[in-house]
This record gives sequence, C-alpha cells and structure tokens, in this order.
Amino acid sequence: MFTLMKTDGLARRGTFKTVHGTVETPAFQNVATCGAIKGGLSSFDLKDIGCQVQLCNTYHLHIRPGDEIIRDLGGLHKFTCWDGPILTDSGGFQVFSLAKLREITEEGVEFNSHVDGKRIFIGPEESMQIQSNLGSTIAMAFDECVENPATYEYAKESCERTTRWLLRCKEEIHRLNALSDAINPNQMLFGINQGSTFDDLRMRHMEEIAKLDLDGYAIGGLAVGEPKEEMYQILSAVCPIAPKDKIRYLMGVGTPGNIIEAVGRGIDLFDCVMPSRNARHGHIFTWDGIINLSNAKYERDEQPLDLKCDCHVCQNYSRAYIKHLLKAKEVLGLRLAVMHNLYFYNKLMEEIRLAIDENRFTEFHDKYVELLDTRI
RNA sequence: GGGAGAGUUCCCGAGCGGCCAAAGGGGGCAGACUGUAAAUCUGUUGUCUACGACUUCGGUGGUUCGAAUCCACCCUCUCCCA
Repeated sequence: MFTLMKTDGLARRGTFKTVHGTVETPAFQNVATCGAIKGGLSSFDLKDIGCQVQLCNTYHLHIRPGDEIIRDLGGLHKFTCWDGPILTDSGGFQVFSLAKLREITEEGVEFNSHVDGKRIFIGPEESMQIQSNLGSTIAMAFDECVENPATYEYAKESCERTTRWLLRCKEEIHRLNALSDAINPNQMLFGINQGSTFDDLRMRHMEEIAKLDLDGYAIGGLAVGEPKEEMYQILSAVCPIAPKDKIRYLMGVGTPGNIIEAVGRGIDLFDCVMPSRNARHGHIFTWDGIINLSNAKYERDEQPLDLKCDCHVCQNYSRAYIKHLLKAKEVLGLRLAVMHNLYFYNKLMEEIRLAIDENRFTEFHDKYVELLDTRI
C-alpha cells in the first residue's frame, strides 16, 4: 500500500508498504535479472549498498533454473536469501529485447529460448503463473514493450492488446493468490502504461488502466531510443492521469539526470541496468559527474572512485587499483565498481527524498540534473 | 664439427612476385551501453604537409617493369646428430 506523505512541486515523497517491508520513495530498484546483481554482489552486499528493492526477471528465471524449482525450494526470497521486497518483471521487456527470437499473437508471445533455442510460450496467464511460483512481492503485468520508432497504428493496436492482457493478468493473479499453496498470497500487481511516443495513446491508456484499482502503475516502453525530451514530455502528460494514491514506476530508467527529471514529474520508483552494466564497463557515477575508469589517465590515480562518496569501496580503494582489476579481468574489479555505482544510485534516491522532505527539490534538481550525467 | 628449420608492424601469427601498410588473435587507445542474450559491442592502432605521399617484413647486395615473397653472402635464434 502506497502512502503519499509529502509533495514538493510535483515531486512526491511516500512510503510503500509490502509484506516484505516498507520502501521509502522515491526509490531505485537494484536489478538482479537472474536472481543476482551481475558483478558478484550477494544479498548481504545489497544491505550495504542501501538497496530497498530488488528486481528479478520472469522470462530469465523461467528458462533457468525454472520457476517450478524455485517454488519447490520455497520461493524467490528464500532462494536468493533476500527478505526485502522483490519485484518481478513480467517478460514484457524480452518481447522487445529478444525481438528476433519471438512472435506475438493475441494469446501471448512465443519465444525461442536464448539459451538453447527451445520454443516457449508466455502469455498473460503464464507470466502470472511463473511470477506466482517465484512468489515475488510485486508481479508486473505482461505487456508489449514496443520498439522505437513505432507507427501510430501499431502502437495503438499493441497498446489495446496490452490492456486486454492486463485484464487477463488481473483475473489470473486473483485466482493464483487464492490458492492454498501460494508462495505469496498477497502478491501485488502493477499495470503498465504503453503507447509509444504518442501522447494521446499514452493518456487514453493510462485513463483506462487507472480504473482497474491496481497496486501500482508503471510507465513502460520509454528510454528505448527516443530523445529524452520526448520521454519527459510523455511523463508530464501521463503522470497527472495516474492515480495519486498509487505508486508510479518508470520502468528501465535511467541516468541520474533522467531520474531527477522524472521525480520532478511525479515518479516514485525506478529500475535500471545502467549502474551495474556501466560499472562492469568501467563507467563510474560520481557526485562530480561520470568517469571512465578505463581511460589511461587513471593509471596512477590514488583517489577514491568518487571523492564525495562514503561507500566501503570509496573509503578503501583507489581508482588505480580498481582500474587495474578491471583491466586484468579480476572479478573483484567488477564487484567493487558495481558496489560503488549501486551505492551511488541508492544514495542519490536518499538525497532526493531528503530534498523533498526539506522542500528543496528544485534546488537539488538545478544543482545536479546536468552535472551527474556529464562525463569528466 | 655435421645436418634441419626459423627471423613479418607493440606481442603472437598469416602471407610466399603485383589485388600488401600487410589477414586473424592479443595488447594499447577511445567510444557506446537506460524493465540485462552484455565481465558485452563498436571504432582505432607505421609516419606525414593525410581522397595523396613517404618509410617498413633480421642485415647487405642482387634478379625483376615490380620483392615481405626469388637468389647470394652475412648476423641471430631453435632443434637434431657428434
């Protein structure tokens, strides 16, 4: 259950209560697609980096190790040794990212497994069944994340299908939650707004799904190649239509600047692979901007990754050392870089919350929105 | 002492008369990355007064219109027999 505690302009400060704990919003979800943060972070590390929620993926866990195995072993929380909230993405993003390996029909989507090529089918009911087996805190509706650019006709058609799929998801999750052996009988369902880059489709779609009294509302299909101004414009159009008393989740976004802009338009929840993936590739987020640790100039740099960071990594290790580890392909390099970047993202959210609490979000926005996305 | 083989651009290694500034790796340098098919992918990696020119394939000399590629001698290394 979401409680809006305070606003500062359009920015919202709230709490989101779940059976696995309360999330202070605005919040960032740490992405653990296959049940772990890539780069070798454990659930103990997640506590250290200030993670409130982790995100796992339905498609990936269905393929490997299989959701039935996870169910039989007691669910995703027990399996991953994480007792905090877990949101599972529905597999809708894989409709987009595995475009060459799938086929969409009214019933659902047929994929060729990216692991062994095996034909698998996921529709709204299957996605809910998998997520129910995983027993996540929050299940995402099965949607189609439309590629960019899309034609108006295709976006409209896809969006309408996503609505029909949402109704089927809602019905199925009610049925599954009522089963006596449900891993998490209180599993929540978030709907996902689509409509590509067309304001009218986006707004009409949000109006429709807002009526369904879901546990939360996500905005999907953004940051897939459109200019950021277009994304912000859509948020400005859609947020006012989303229910005020429900959590709003912008899926897959984004850079620190993107997050600040989105909070300023009324978004409460985020997730993004960028901090972890970019860390593995040597890109480090800092309070002074982004550094590329793979650059030769850091070879003898004794400073911490981020001069203004108080994470374990920055308190103890030098840029030169972590650069060396990454270059030498030592797993510790990945681990330290990912730990810092995720700490940074969670800290960013904490600072955003504090700024809203203290009515200085605009000031925070103006100071950091450009700076944090700038390469130094 | 006798015999066999090899020396290629930062490294390994292909090339065996023109299509060669020289394949492919590696390494270096730089870039990309937004609900993760990503410890991945892309570009670049002789010099310059740069859509052209110049100097490179152990050294020197030669054959040829033309040589990393053929010949002679020399240098260095590896292996085998004494």
